[in-house]
Amino acid sequence: MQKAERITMLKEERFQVILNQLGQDQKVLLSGLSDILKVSEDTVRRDIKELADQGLLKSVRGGAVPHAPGPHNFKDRVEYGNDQKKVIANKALRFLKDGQVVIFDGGTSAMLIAQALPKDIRLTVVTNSFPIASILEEHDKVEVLFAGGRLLKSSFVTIGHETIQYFKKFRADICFFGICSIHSELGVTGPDYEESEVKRAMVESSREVIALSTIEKLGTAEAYYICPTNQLTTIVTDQPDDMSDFNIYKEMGIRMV
Amino acid sequence: MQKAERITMLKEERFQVILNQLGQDQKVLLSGLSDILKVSEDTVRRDIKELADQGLLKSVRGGAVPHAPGPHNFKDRVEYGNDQKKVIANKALRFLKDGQVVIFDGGTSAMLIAQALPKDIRLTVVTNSFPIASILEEHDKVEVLFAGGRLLKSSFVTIGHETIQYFKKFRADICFFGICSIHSELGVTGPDYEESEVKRAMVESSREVIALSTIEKLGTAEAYYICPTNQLTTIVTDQPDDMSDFNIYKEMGIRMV
DNA sequence: GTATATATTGCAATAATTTGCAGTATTAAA
DNA sequence: TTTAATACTGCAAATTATTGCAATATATAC
Repeated sequence: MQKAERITMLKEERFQVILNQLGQDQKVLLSGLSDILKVSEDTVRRDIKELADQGLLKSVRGGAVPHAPGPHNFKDRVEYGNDQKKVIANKALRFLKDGQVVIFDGGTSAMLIAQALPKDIRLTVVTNSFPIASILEEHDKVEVLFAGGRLLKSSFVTIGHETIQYFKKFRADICFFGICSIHSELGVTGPDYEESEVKRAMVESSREVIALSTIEKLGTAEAYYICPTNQLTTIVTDQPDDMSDFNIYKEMGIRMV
Repeated sequence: MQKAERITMLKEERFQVILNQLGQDQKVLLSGLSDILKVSEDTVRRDIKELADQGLLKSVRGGAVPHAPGPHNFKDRVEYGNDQKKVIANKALRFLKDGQVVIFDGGTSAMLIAQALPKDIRLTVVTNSFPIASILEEHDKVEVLFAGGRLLKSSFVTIGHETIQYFKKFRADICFFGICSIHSELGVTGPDYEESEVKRAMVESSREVIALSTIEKLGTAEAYYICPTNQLTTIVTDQPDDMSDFNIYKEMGIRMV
């Protein structure tokens, strides 16, 4: 510690820088951050560990990678791609019918669907997302079944073994699935291990699986496997459904919207 | 305090300056504020602590950063100002130690305890209450395990078989127990069937059971049985502990506070 | 008005946290 | 296996936080 310098940077500022950097590059290196922040690599390592404990990123050897898709501050994420996602959410709505049992995952796309739900629809909703449960408070005819588990404070969803077990008990009509990577051969994949595990359980408990995706996520893959692509029954995107890329999926019996 | 100078700056003025500065720079330093406000760093620190208690900012080492509220609003629904209950909540706090596993029930009393928790306490909290989970968002060292089940929208707690099963898996150190009726012979009872079932599971999973009660609930009973009175280890009330009524319970080995 | 209680503030001593560094263990790659 | 990089551990120095206390200011009662 150099008394002479007195560069006063709060730990929280470093956190902010790290998360920003991470949102921008999808990865950060200890060496790079140490350089930018003018602190030792040890300190960066400790910072990353702390952020990882909060579930805001994932610590890996030599640096860190994002824990959740897209931007990493929840508040930002809600607004991110809002219009685009709203379009998708409204398209997805038409698949819902009165009396169905529906699983919502914890992503922001599913939140937008929940927000777009008519106030008087009658549903049973199974979810692991606090925000979604909160949104559904005003829907008198919607029964909410909430999956228990360890609370991930960054996104306010529950994860872990308990959560998975909870979903496995159901046989839902529809599962709405936040934006993941979809690849015709590699299947549906996600960037986070635990979340992907939960999503797999959701898929396996649903008769119909509707994946919400943006065009740039189609044909890409990430680290953690969720399910084979042909387990999806519908893919909802914001693009017109006459694109050539879609044929691969259509041939697998998946409806494109 | 300099008598010669007589610069009388009210505490509220300092608060205003601090908050302005914070809004402008997204951070404030103790050193900087001490300089601007012409008061010692200790005073600034105390000011920041007070503002943090009001939730207007977040106190961090060396200064403060803006308070970032999450995407949920359960916290706001907490009814403030029940002084009687606040007194009880503060009395109950002293039983908590770092590292313990604690069960909180869904009542408002337990909520007040959660609110009174020091921000840096290290705990594992098991609960079925959304508001409590929400309150604990800011407690970085508190791990929240949430019990799944059917969501009761009126009070935002989960209930039912699943919830009970979840609690049964734990062996907690302490269970905090909202205000129920306590009768020396009829036991602890509650007004709602399902909630009482859940509470019974909570009690059975805890080594120590601390019941919060007001004096008028002692010696009364309600429709649904929860547990025998002697299963309680402590009863916390807002009354001085020398009342004759207390002896009945003391003789059962229950500590009265 | 005075006197007493209450709250605020600064100061000093002590406790806790943060940070960098050095040494050691562990991991990944050649 | 060997080698280089990364991670972990303990420790010391610097910084910050907490606590008790005394001095002063403010409020309240008399």
